[in-house]
Amino acid sequence: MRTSQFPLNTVKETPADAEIISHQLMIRAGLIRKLAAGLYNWLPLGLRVLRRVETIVREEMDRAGALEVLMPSVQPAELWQDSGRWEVFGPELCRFKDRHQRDFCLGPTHEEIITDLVRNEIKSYKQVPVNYYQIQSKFRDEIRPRFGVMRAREFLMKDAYSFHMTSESLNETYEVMHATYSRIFERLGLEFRAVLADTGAIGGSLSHEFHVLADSGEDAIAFSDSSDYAANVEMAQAVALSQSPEPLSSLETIDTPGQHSIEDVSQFLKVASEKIIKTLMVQAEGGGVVALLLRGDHELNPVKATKHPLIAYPLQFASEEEIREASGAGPGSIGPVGLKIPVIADPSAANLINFVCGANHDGKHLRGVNFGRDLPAPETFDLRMVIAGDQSPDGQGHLKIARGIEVGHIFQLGTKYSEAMQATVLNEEGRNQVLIMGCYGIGVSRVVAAAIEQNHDDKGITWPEALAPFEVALVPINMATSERLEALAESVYSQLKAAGVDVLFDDRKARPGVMFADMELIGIPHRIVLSERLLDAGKAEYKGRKDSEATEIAVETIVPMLLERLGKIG
RNA sequence: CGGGGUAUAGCGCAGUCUGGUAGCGCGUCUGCUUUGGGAGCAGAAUGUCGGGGGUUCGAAUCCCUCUACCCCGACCA
Repeated sequence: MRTSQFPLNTVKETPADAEIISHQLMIRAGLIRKLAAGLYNWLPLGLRVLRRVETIVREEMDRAGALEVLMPSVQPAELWQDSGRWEVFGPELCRFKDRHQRDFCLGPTHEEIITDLVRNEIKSYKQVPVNYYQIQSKFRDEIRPRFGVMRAREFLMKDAYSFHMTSESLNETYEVMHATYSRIFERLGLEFRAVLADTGAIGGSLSHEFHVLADSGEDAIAFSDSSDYAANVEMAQAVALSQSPEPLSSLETIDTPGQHSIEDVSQFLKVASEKIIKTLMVQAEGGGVVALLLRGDHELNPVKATKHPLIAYPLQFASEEEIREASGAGPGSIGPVGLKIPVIADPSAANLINFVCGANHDGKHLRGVNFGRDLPAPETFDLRMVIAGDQSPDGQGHLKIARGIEVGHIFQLGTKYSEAMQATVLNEEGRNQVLIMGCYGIGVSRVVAAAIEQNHDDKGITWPEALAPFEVALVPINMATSERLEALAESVYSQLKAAGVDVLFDDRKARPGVMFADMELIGIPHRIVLSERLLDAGKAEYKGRKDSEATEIAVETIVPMLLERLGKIG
């Protein structure tokens, strides 16, 4: 491709509304343009990258035995009513009526459609397991789209749905998808982690998320420094910390006027926050409040907490009045001693000896408190966020916390949709049996943004080779004034093309600085510079996008050198 | 949906307080010069000042109203 025929649409200035680096660079490099909030046009350069992701995803899905289908974006309400999600799904589901006043929606996901397709097409156990996938636009009317295509309203997703007679068969396909996703992100050249995940609103039993590691990621993930344990922090199991034994001291009440936060109390009493118990009151399931105990240096994990049957979902903190009613004191002075409401303790808090807590009396705390002596031993339940340095739940090593961008998610769905929509087949006994489902998503357009978050420098994008819109930038300097330079550039260009190399030939009459800046901004991995000066010595110049220095190479070696670097020899 | 903010040329912004009829930088176009890191000189094009209504001799500027967009909170690939 020649730049004279492939306008680059690069911009120098950073757009005012782009917050994160990938969004800024996608606009500046001319990959996308905004149409409206959360809606983007993909320019030719951006589409080349998007297609590369798609191609790898498609190749690996095909290799894994999945079958590609294509389902519509516009979906009839009846199917959503069938599954029950027409009522359950919030305003994120974009609904509308057609000219006959029939209800439709724009598909945010395709469980209903695929389940309908399968219940009509698959009649016998002999036809399963099957795994159907598509690469298709989804629409979710996000409350607040942001970060460019990272959280767009319309986005490209690869979604797959598998159907099984047995949970063993589902497990098998789930493992294959897990491995396939790992291959996909490896081939894309991204640093990623597969983590245990919460199944959330989609439902089901087992679930993993695939995260591209990047500091700007919206999710926090915990992983062991010496095993392959990894989980979303929402899910990561906290190992109970024990306290080294010490003789029990006596219980005393101390005046702590105006000391409310853990930090205040810790400084005021000169006691480490690890030896203070933090008491939180939250709404109980079915009314009333429950007290939750955490060590002072630990934080409540709402996702874990609401799994306890006594705790209302979604988590809601008690009001100040409710706290006073239950304890007789304000929020900064409450503690578990003498409470008449249910008390649930995080195991690390339950292990404390001689701890400090609020006295249920404004302006007073208790010191030297011990479970079993001063109050009954509480029920324990994993309530806290893991923190860096915690022991890994598998017993191997310690946890590290990193930020990640969720680019893939796989679920074992079970029979949630197949049951509701009666997707059954005849089994070997000739009886109807409800199919068991799995589903597997990759945010194809989000992968592009995530890749940039992980691969950029101060000059622009530094694509992994698998994603780059072009493999090689061919940059002749002042070609218009030199016939022999033009002849060389044309010859190198046609040789590379003939060898199947995706080369962008910068044949603009631009100054060198402009060409360099553009090629670096759009992130082409390999650059060849040709100039009169170099040509006098029979040389050209090579620079990898991530190299700090350029190297001179003999003109005759340009093509073979590139073919070798690109792995296209032989 | 709640809270905060913005809307002026393709992009980034000033001008609004104090009303007098539109400006800067970048980009774009033309010509000449220049050519190894986003060039120089000369010239040119481009605006329903987000929409509607009002006040006024006169509105980007003041008032009312609508809309769009951005940022902060709960979801998700």
